[in-house]
Amino acid sequence: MRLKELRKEKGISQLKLAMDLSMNQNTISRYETGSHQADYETLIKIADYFDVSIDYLLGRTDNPIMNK
Amino acid sequence: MRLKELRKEKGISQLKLAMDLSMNQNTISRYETGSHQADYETLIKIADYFDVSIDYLLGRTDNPIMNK
DNA sequence: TTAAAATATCCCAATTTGGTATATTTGAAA
DNA sequence: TTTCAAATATACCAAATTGGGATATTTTAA
Repeated sequence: MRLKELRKEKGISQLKLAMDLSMNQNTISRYETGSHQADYETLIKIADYFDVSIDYLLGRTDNPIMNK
Repeated sequence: MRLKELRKEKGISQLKLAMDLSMNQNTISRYETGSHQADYETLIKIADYFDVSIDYLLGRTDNPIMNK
């Protein structure tokens, strides 16, 4: 997850992000450290929040040709 | 997950897909019915297999403007 | 119809998750 | 450079989720 990177770009704390997404700060931390994985719903919430694709969020950038 | 749809388009069974991805047929079934969620690694394996974005796979198509 | 193929579900142990609380780290002001 | 508050990470743990084997159910083609 490129979460930490995105969050830093936006210049916000884990706590602010957590509040904006109605989650806990430690949950954000866990996603950033990679110890836990967000479920799909949360994944989409995060992607929406940062206006990025889930592929980008998950670090799947090396895919030049994609059907859909 | 648009898994069932993609699989049907390709005209293969759950069992074949499962074998190709080194998984169990019932696991595929569960993803298709939505009772279980694939972890990120599996998600990427599936997207790679069908050559689609994860956003598409997860049904996130209504996103006209995306940064990344 | 019936038999095989395909798909879904039951049971259940193991893994994963997220909350609370707390520890650790970071950074900025004094 | 210390100090203190903000920021981040983690330990503990109960609850939820996961996936495997086995089996039930549904679909399909002959």
